[in-house]
Amino acid sequence: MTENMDFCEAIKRCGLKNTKSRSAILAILEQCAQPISAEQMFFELKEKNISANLSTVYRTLDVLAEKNLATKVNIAGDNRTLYDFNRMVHRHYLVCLGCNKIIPIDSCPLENYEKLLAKETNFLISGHKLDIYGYCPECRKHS
Amino acid sequence: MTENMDFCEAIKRCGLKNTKSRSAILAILEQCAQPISAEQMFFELKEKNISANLSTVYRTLDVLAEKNLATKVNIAGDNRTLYDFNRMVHRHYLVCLGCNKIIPIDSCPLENYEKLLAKETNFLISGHKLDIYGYCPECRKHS
DNA sequence: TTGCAATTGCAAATCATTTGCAATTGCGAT
DNA sequence: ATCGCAATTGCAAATGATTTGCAATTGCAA
Repeated sequence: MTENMDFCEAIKRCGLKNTKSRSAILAILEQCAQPISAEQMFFELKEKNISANLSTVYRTLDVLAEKNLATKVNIAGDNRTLYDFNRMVHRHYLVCLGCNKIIPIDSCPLENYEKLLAKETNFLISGHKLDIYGYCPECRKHS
Repeated sequence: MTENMDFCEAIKRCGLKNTKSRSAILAILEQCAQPISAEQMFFELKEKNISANLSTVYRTLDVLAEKNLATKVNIAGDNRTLYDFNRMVHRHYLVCLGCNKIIPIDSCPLENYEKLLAKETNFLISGHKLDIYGYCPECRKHS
């Protein structure tokens, strides 16, 4: 509870009530090295003895995403939705096809391209989604 | 049947048996301006009086994707899988958030970036997925 | 034409996610 | 502090997309 103080603040600031599971979920998200699924979150909570119903976990992750405290991530070949703490940086993911590790990438190579495409197509571009797939150094060794 | 001759060929060439629904599905895919879902395909077939069971449609689209005659497409905010005829070009999609139109883009701005990223991360990069979101000219007018 | 593996249809199962509803809880106003 | 009420939760059941088991059918090589 004490270490979740800033998360309570963030939660309240966007008009949500602060509950034990909400601030815990946000704290867990923040500490995760990579995006996690609702079910993984459910087990993380259980381990911390702050367990919440799976529906609640879904509802919480959804509302956090809606309020831009979290982001939804969809990886090809995985039909689940993953959730990531929103660090307010435009972010892409490098996904290892061997061990399924997901590495966030902060740099984005597409800023100029978006402008070009907007001019070409007359679309109002609001964003893009880029994921890069491959094999990480460790997985390359084992094959 | 006659116009599907090339599709029969393509199907057999990859070790699959040619069936009425398979070549019809491949022909429909080829004629579609944009990726479609299994269910949409199911209705397309019904209209052509070549109806196949929905399971068969799923199985067929999957096997076509596996043999690289089709590609799977996942668009953010749509939990379904869409399927696109594989024109053997590296392709991205421009998605209109207003009318959900999906426009394929053949040019790719990422070739150099992939090489750079490979060097930086020591990943073996096998590909990427890029979709761009925005509002098309028509939808811009109405808002 | 025959034989058999590949394909299909059907119904039931599965998996992730959502929803209705009654019980509980956070928190602003008293 | 506590009251009141809307927001949140738990639970069980519904949903929607997709998959699967199995028996019947079909394509195609021999």
